Amino acid sequence: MKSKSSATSKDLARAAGVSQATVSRVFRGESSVTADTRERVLDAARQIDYRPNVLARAMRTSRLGVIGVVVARLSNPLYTEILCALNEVLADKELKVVLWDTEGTGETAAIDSISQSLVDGVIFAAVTRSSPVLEEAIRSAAPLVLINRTIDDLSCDQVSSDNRAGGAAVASYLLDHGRKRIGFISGSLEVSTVRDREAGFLEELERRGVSIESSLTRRVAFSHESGRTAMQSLLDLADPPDAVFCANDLLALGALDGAFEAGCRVPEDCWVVGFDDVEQASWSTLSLTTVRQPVRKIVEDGVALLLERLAEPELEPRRIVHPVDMMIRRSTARSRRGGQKEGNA
Amino acid sequence: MKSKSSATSKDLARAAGVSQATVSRVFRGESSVTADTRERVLDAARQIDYRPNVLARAMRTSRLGVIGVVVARLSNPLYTEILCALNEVLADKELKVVLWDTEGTGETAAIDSISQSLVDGVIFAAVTRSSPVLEEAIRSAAPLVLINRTIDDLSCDQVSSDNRAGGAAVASYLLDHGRKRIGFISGSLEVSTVRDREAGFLEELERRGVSIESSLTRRVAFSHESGRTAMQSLLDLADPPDAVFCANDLLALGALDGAFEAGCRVPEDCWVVGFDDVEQASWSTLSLTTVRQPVRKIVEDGVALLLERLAEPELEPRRIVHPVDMMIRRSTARSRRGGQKEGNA
DNA sequence: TGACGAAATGATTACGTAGTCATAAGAATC
DNA sequence: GATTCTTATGACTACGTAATCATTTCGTCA
Repeated sequence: MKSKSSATSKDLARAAGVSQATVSRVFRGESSVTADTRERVLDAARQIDYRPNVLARAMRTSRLGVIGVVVARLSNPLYTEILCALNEVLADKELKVVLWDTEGTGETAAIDSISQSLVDGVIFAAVTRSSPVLEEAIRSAAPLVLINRTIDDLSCDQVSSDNRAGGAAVASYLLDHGRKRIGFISGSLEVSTVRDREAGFLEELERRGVSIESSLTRRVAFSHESGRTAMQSLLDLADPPDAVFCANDLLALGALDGAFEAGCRVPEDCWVVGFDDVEQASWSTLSLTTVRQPVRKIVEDGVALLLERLAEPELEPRRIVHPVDMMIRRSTARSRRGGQKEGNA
Repeated sequence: MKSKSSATSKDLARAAGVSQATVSRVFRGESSVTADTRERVLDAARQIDYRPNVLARAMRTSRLGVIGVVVARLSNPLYTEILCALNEVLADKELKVVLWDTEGTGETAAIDSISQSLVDGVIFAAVTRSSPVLEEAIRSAAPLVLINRTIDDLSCDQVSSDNRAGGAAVASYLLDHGRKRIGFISGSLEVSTVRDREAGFLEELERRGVSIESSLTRRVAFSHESGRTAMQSLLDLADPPDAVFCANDLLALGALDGAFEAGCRVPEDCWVVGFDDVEQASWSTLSLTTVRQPVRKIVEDGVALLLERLAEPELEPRRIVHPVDMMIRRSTARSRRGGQKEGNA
């Protein structure tokens, strides 16, 4: 049964026999306080259960201890994993996380919240294009970091994987294993990851003298369902593909469903490759060959960059690109029922 | 190129030729302002790009426009879906969402944030037990709502599904279809949903004169991996089960993996039933029979209760229980390759 | 021993808003 | 036309902290 309204720094000052200023100094960890008085203040604080009022502090300092995160729809498990990693990374940093998605007006809401000091900074995991909102935010020195998706001509901290190399790796893997008719299920070109993966994939094919038929290409929205129907439409062709590369795992897992429903066996009749290595891809019932992104590292770097920028706003923008790894699984291996096989390439 | 520090109500007052108090009145939507002056203030506000400072407002009103959510690990897709629904429901209410998980010290952090007025209220989607923290929070009239998991002897708003009836429905479904040796993969009894599902399941079995062998029961942590290994240990038995009920879909999807790796065909050799109807359960490659919870409705009700309580703190605590639906899919149907069958029972 | 400088502390103000109280202007009553 | 009542508005203060400036204390050196 504590007091209804919590104690203020003034109360504590009275209780400890010091001034409010000193109380403030103690709780900001300023050095110019005697060990003796510091002790006295902290003792008294414990007694009357004082804790600094976060809102009042935020009004003075514009730091609320909250970090905003903008993701796409959470139905893409990649964003769940990003969020999960973010929670872990921020756990012992006394930072809270507010969440927006790009469905509504996540970007704008995030920028607004920065200018209102409702969040100390924002991590964008799913920017779509160089929007005016973002550019203005950058100009006003708002602390924000782009992870996963990037924007080339935007001058701010960005962390991503080497999507281009990943796309190229998939292309050579498929060609190395004798795939002839390669299909491609991709997403909106507004999205940088799609552009990069696609560019790397097509470049590598071209380099090796292979071109992809436009009839084997589908450009769809990011969802399990659209991956499913795109796959079915590819399999409906008179001359269907013997391998399909999907721009991410969400689409690829949908494609597995589409193949299954069409009676097409994976990998015997057609190979399927995804990108991201979300958790479900490793489930042995699905066992999807895919390109692994080091999500945890990306998030760690993103947070680190953001915190550095909060401490030092004038830093030069930095870019970090992480290498990726192919995870070979059953969706591209010679059939071996119930078997399990994983490895890097 | 806006001004670096945004305009204050005082600036606006000067610009509009009124007092700061009047500006405040306009932006709080108070009625005692002439249409004329209101117009003048709003016009001037548009000109100098004034917007109320949320932090300063929060310091006076203790309302920051933020709602906290406590979930379990996001690796359980149910919580992803809850979060997703929550985002949609709150989208046009000008409310932000901060996120905690129960891994760290989510509960405590959430309560702290309430007492600091950092959040207006909290929705607990994954309370574990009647913790002292919660009880004290309730006593101090903190606005909070329990959804999904509940606590019987805690006097606060709670929204859940009829987990007991769901468990019973699974039991009679399995018995009705001639299952003889029924296995059971369950979770911690600290969790109300587990307790209720288990109680309903066992009661119905008992009512029909069937008892479950303790050798066919596993109590494990909530993860795909533990579902997988639990399933394998059941299938390793000399006399393995012909059906396994899992306390949630996360475990059940893991069990599918375990069966697959053990060379056990589902449903030919063994049926598998889950609970929650997460999105993956409906993927045709997995096609898991399960009990559907009306997640969207639960979230809607939870938000509604919370908002009502914010407006009217002295309301009597209310409880809402939603009915559930069985979704019959391939994991319990007579084999029919590539087929699809869904329906209610 | 007196003066000087560094370190520690106190007094005071600012942050931007909401809400209280006082006052001015207008309408209504007689 | 004077009085009362209502409505609209302004002046002022509180919220709890951070930060600036002023003051005290104490050790040190000449």
